[in-house]
Amino acid sequence: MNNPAPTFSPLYRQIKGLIMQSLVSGEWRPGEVIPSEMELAVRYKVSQGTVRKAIDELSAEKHLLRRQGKGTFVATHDEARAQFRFLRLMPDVGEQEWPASLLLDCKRGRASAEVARLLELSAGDGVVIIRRVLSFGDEPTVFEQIYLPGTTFKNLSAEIFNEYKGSMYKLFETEFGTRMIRAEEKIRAMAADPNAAELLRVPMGAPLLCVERVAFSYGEKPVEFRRGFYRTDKHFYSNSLG
Amino acid sequence: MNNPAPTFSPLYRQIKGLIMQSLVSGEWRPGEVIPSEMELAVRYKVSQGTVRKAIDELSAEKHLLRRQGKGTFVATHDEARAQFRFLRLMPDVGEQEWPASLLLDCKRGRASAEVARLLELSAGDGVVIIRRVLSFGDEPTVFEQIYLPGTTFKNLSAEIFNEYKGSMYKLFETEFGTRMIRAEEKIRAMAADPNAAELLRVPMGAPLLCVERVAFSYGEKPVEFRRGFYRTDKHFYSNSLG
DNA sequence: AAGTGGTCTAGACCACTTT
DNA sequence: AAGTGGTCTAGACCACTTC
Repeated sequence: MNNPAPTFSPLYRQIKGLIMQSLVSGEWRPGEVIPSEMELAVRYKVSQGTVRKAIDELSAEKHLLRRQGKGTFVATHDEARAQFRFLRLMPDVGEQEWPASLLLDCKRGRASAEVARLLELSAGDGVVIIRRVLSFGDEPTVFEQIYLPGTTFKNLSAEIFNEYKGSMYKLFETEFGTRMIRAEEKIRAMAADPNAAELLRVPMGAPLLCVERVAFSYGEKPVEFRRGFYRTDKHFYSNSLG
Repeated sequence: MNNPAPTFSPLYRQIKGLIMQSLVSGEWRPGEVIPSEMELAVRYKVSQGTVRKAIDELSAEKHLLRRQGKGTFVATHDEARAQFRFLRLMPDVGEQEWPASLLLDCKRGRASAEVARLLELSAGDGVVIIRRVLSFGDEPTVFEQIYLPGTTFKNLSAEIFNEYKGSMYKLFETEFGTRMIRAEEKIRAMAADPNAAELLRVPMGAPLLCVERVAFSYGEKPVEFRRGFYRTDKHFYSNSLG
């Protein structure tokens, strides 16, 4: 019950680690129910309250989702609230909406020094490069270039991409078993280059928001780098400081 | 002990509310210790575990700060980690540093329709308008204009401002009893106007980050609106999506 | 009715800080 | 040694969902 921890940390954190392992290993997959608190208490030989505290933290970190009376579920990018967790662009007027995506191309290439560093690869390793434009209504608003590790996304192709309906991270989750957990963004103001200007239908040199994002999966593993250029004449990037 | 709630919410949330009240009323001021869990349990006639859960939430929301062996303290803008909670500008290379502030002016005026709406005032109500430039080393990097409700910040003057060393929100907290809790930001890319261009030493039309912030105190009360223009040639706005 | 998570209690012991 | 928060347990009952 109260055996001295191998790593010196409270029991509920060790349980949290064990549950996390089962998430990473895929024993319980996104959207599925995990065993009840009582079952887990028996399995790990601790009290229900200790399992509870472990699940409390995992649920606060959005790895799990509790539903009273039904059970505890593995988080998914399905849920409505997850949809907009990684899309922070809001219209100046009106409700937030999901943009239409126009795929420009999806090809294989080699990682530049910068991309290799950000994705923790070696320079020259294979990567998938996606370029697309996101539009709200008729307005092209975001142009972005996405870099993915070639090994993880072996079979990704323009076809898969175009056939899939739903968010990109949902596709990564269901088709490639890679779940995005969190992301870091660097935001700058930049002048539109000829390419971005044409795609976004703005004059060359027009100010655009440049958003660079590195997304991480379990264990702080970087699995995506994207650089996007946002028009901000009818939208803004929304952020909460808490 | 288990009396049916007047408002239907769990006991620990009611306790949380009572503690919150004492924070807002100033019974316990920023930086001070609050009574121990046992004392609060007696005071509210509940078990220590219930008080604990209330404090857990308040501590997660950064209203309180627990220190094992010492007690539970009211959060302050003092702590090092609080310093950078509202300043998201990071240098491209090197460590994050605190900028020097140059006050341009600090005068009284009337709220425009926009400012009145954001601060929940009536158009024409008195406001304090502060303009300043923040610099890293020799580089002017941020130009911002800050609007504060005149009634709350009655005696704020350029003198007070210049004499105070420390963060602006710390000044608001200690001198005006107004503690910032959270803020909402809208971020856009904009071309520098002549005024900003001169102050930030960039060409007119250069792309700048425009950051509009409304900051809230207890009870979702808006107490500050600021519009800042950031140079992002040597810095970037850092954000975590979680 | 049975099973799930949610709340509440009471008591024990641990770890850290101060006296 | 005494006081604080931190962990763990065991048991009771509530609220929601499903059968």
